[in-house]
Amino acid sequence: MKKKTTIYDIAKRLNITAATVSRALNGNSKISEATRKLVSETAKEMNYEQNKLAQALKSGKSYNVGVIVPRIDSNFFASVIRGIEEELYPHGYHVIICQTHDQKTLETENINSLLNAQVDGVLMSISNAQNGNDDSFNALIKKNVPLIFFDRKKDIKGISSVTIDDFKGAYDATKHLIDQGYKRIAHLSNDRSILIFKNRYLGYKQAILDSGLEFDESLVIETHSKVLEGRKTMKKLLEMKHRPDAVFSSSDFTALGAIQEIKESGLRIPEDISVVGFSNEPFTRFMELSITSVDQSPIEMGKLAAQVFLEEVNNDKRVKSEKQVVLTPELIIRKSSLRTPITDKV
Amino acid sequence: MKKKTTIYDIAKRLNITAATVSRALNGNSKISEATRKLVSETAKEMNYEQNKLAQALKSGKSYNVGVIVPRIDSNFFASVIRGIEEELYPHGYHVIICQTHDQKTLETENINSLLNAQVDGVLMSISNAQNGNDDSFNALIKKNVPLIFFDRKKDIKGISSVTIDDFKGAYDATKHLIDQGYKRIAHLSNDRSILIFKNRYLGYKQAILDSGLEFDESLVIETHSKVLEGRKTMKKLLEMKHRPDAVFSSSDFTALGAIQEIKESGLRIPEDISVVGFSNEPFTRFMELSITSVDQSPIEMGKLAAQVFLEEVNNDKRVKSEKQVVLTPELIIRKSSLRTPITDKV
DNA sequence: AATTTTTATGTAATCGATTGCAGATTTTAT
DNA sequence: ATAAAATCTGCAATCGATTACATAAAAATT
Repeated sequence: MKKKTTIYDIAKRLNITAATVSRALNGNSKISEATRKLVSETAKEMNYEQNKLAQALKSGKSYNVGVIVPRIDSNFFASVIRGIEEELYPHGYHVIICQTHDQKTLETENINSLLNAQVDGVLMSISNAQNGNDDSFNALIKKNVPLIFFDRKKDIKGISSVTIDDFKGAYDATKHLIDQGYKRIAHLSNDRSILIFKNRYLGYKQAILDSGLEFDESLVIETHSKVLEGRKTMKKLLEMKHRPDAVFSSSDFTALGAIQEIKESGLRIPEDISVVGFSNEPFTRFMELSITSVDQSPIEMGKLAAQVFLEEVNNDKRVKSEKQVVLTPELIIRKSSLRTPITDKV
Repeated sequence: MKKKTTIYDIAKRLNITAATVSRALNGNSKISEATRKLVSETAKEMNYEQNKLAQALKSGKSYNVGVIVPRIDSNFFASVIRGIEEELYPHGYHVIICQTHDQKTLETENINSLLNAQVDGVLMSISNAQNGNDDSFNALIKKNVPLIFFDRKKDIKGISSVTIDDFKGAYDATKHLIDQGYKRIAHLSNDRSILIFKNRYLGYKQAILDSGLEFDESLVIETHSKVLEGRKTMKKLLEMKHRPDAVFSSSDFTALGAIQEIKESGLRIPEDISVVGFSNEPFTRFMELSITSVDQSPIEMGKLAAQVFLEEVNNDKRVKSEKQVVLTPELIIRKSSLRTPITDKV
């Protein structure tokens, strides 16, 4: 491996000091235009490249940020990450992506690894199954490493977050079903200790109450965001004495499972039962029977989270303020819930 | 931010030198059992954590590796990355993920950024649209930064790779279609300057030639791995005077598009036309009409790529050997290509 | 012309951990 | 008891870049 040229090499060549080279290269202090030019030309000539590690050690900044998500193979998270990258790259930051696979232990491990890797901040969406133990978050907070939640947040004093208005998303989706004439609307929920799922549940409930329909708690089932879980849960619902005629799912994946189960049972969608999902995953659009879903503008969410991070990291750490950004979701109506057939825009 | 404790702090407390502390902590040289114990206890007590940046500077290793993929929101790449992570984490490495979105410029930028971030190696799947310009790869090679290709590789002397036998995957898939009695099998190809697509094409062609069927080049169309592209291309095929009765697609996404187009045209799958994809993306299994596809064991691929990296990075750089690992693909037969209906295992 | 101000550069410490060499201490051998 | 060997620990340089402070040189001021 050819040795890299350092500022000392440049200094020696020009018979000046490394300090001067450093200053010239950073354009900072008062360096004569002549030497500045000379240095930068020589630097280019010698193929100089700044050693980020040395700089990181000196400045205490690694220019790495950690991003922790439950998983990356969902379009939603992949898109949020993309948004984060787009916003952070121009500022010289790199993104280290970690997956929790919804396991608290992995989440904790990830945080420790990132801390260990000297990241300048952590942007994350918490995993399910929070056991009330906030030790790992506290580790971040204690070290004063900026922490920003996106989508799946935890209410911690002083911690900023970027989320969507899940209540409204759920409310709109449910309202849409009611407007279509459905009367017995079930809800495939998820771990409601996670705020987003709690809010989706509350939005759903409120829409039903507001419409004058009867709210039936037995139509709410908690499950996991997996296709097969959706099937299983739907099966239970179909076996009820008085089965639902519509389903609002807090996840597109469970919605998909529900649809499979419904079709298998011989019922028609949306004539007999209607289904609405959440997240607007690409497959909801591509299915032959396209699925109505709630869009969460993930790229935007990522960008905003990144912006909040940049603000915090560049803050003169006088006042530490907490920022809560809330995006507005958009209901995308497709075949799976539309009784009056219209030309479906794919 | 509370200042972190360093080995100097520990040294001061114990009235010894930082050197001793360092050695004691690293368990390495000859340090008396007594001090070793004392040091590690004090370290724990003082909440000592090694500063990775300093270590990185000293050792010249960052313990970061870059992973470059066209995109992360496909199950295939996400899974490869997961395999890489699983293999690398236990060795203290972190993974920096970059996406090229199949743009050569982004690919080059990513490589430079990673180089700049002092990564210890780069594992990558090249983007489409290679313009024959290998400058960015050469930059890596010149700096002696280990480079390992997975899946989409480029033949460069001395560079290791982990791929699957795309020829065989395509051959098996096509053979399966022939065995099912299809006679006019089209192929949705992709940029054939990329080896995997070239090999899939060749496997397809060979299977047809071996079977004695006529090989018709007009049934091969080059497109992009996107659902909508699949639709467009399928449309063209269906408009042919003598339309195909089966399609082997080099991508699950184009296969999906093709299926949509076929259904819209009123033809039945697999009775009238059959479709086979490539990659075994989860949706191929979840579709109501499940799609036959070729599994590439992505997690395994990721692990192997990581292992090759570890070997190279730990190599005493005497002999630089090139390693070509080739995995065997597996054809997963589902409804979209099975004329004799059987119970489909979902 | 002498003094002050400005400008440009050098000196040396610093970030935190590692390591070759040397010196000190203990153990073993003669 | 003395020399030789083995064991442990300290000294100081090193990785590469940054920066407060000092100083030299040039420009401006009186």
